[in-house]
Amino acid sequence: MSLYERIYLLAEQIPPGVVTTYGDLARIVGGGCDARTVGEAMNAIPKDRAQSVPWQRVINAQGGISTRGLVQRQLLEAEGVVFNQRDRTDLRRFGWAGPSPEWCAAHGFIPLPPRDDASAEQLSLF
DNA sequence: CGTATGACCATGC
DNA sequence: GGCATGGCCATAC
Repeated sequence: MSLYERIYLLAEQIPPGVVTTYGDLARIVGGGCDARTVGEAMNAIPKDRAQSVPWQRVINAQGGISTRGLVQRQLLEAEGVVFNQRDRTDLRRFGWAGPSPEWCAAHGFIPLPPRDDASAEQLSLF
């Protein structure tokens, strides 16, 4: 299984109405995978996976959209994700906690460390 | 194999 | 908060 396929398998676990970041997916994949690589993978989703990979739920660490145009934002808003006046979403509210530890263990992924209140407090976007 | 490229990110003004 | 840098790493040529 190629690296990109692992990234797609992981991205398919993101439920509707939440978002995650390139960097978080990279950390869950592990093995030196980094945020740019996840971005590359999202840019290269094969046709047969286009319907199963929720690429729109992957955004940057600032809570913003990295793609051009309005498509991604509109898809997210249709799922209930709210953006503020500076085109950012609150990752504390809409950020995905990652797959369950059981799922990670079953597929060889690394669970995302829980975000503590201290690190989550720095952004009061709303 | 070296080089360039990019849906990125942490850091330091 | 914005902006510039350097680092990161898989692909494509």
